[in-house]
Amino acid sequence: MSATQKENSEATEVRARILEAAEQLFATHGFDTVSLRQITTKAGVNVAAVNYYFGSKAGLEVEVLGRVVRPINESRLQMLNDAEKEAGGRALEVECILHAALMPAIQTIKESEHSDPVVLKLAGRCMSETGEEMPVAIKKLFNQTDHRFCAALAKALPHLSKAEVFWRFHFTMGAMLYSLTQHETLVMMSDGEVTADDAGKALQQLVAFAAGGFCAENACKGGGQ
Amino acid sequence: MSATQKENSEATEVRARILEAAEQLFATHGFDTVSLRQITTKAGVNVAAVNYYFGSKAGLEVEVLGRVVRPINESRLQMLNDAEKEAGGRALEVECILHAALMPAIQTIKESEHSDPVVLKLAGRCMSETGEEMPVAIKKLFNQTDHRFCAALAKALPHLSKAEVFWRFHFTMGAMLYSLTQHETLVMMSDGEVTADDAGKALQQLVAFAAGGFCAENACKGGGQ
DNA sequence: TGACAATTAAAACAAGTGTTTTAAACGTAT
DNA sequence: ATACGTTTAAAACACTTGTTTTAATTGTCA
Repeated sequence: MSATQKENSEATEVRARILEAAEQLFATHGFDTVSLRQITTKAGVNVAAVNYYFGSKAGLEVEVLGRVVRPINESRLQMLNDAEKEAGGRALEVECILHAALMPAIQTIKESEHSDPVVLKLAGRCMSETGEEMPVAIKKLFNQTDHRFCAALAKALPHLSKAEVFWRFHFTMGAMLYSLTQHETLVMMSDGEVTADDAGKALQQLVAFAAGGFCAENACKGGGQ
Repeated sequence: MSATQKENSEATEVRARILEAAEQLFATHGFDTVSLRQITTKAGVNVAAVNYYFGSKAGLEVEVLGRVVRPINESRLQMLNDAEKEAGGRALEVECILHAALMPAIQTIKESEHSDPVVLKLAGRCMSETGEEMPVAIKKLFNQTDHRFCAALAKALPHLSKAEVFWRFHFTMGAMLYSLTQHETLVMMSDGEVTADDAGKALQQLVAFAAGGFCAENACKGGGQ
């Protein structure tokens, strides 16, 4: 009604509104597909505001991406550090490491359940995008985190070669990202055995699956030829 | 040189050239990113030829997608059928089922090794695209195949609930697609432990990992809370 | 050779892209 | 109230997108 004046108590500032709208649109439709007009229309601001606050569309993408990914990775590292501190010098249990690696991302979905289940799809999409269009800053953020987890896993599973640890951690990340971004595919495939609101169960299911995969014998056995 | 006339013995027809160029570009850069001009320039044909032969860009996408995905899924189903026929009525080994599910896709990469390792990225990307832009025809193609494999796995692992089988198969698909599309990420992450030409080892690594995951105990145990 | 269909080529189409420019409105401190 | 820097708004920017139109070319059969 009183649109002539802006109340700065309730009405979020333009910058924040752009970030929120962009986050939701990017998550559901991808970076390239969403246009600045879609974002600014949803946010109720002018098109030029994006370039004013973020320099370019790419700048907005990096900001949106970082806002979602950074706290998740920080949380993952902290959980791992805490567990290692508590264990003294001893190797951690595999399931404990995997829990730290997987929980923060999946938990974020559960927390944003009341709103759209949209937030985390972004983080998933962030790693499934093609190499060139992924900001380098974000990629390195994942890279150093991955190294820490692989080191912990190699310590817990000394009979595995380093290459095998990397392989299996890579598989685990793939399973996680796929279950984050493609949950509807699972719901549709399972014909009611898995429902849409079962996303919260993904964590325990995934930890159990990945732990089994890591504790399997060396790869030479099964494959033949 | 003698570009005035076309030799129809060596020079592939326009339609085929478009398909080939589109396949490579789609695989490396994604569907939305690649423009018709890029495709037709690479193919050395006129822009209008795409709409002439395929009706629209979407029509071209479906054709390219089907050409890659269909033979792979046929091969997967045939391997599963052959194995079940050989086993009579008995349940198959888990590793055998997984081998049938994973081999055709990964093998396609090895076969196209002399050319670009590009072909199969398409199939991977095909399932990691967002729901709405994925052709329904292709999705159903995967869906019925998935059902067959989940049924075989449920028979081999009767102590698992149906939901658990779906979950774990979903994880396996995620691991496969991620290793198909993001092999460079693994190479970079592993710092030389896994090299770029190790893509062929993915099959045995993946079968071993997924088999371990499927044979793990029920999910209730590990997750806590 | 002449006629008819299939194919290719060039050009224009309307619509949408990210970005920039220009000017107006705003809040704040002098 | 005046002036100043910040923020918003509208319009135009040059460019690319997928698609269509129109015309020229090709191949084939009568």
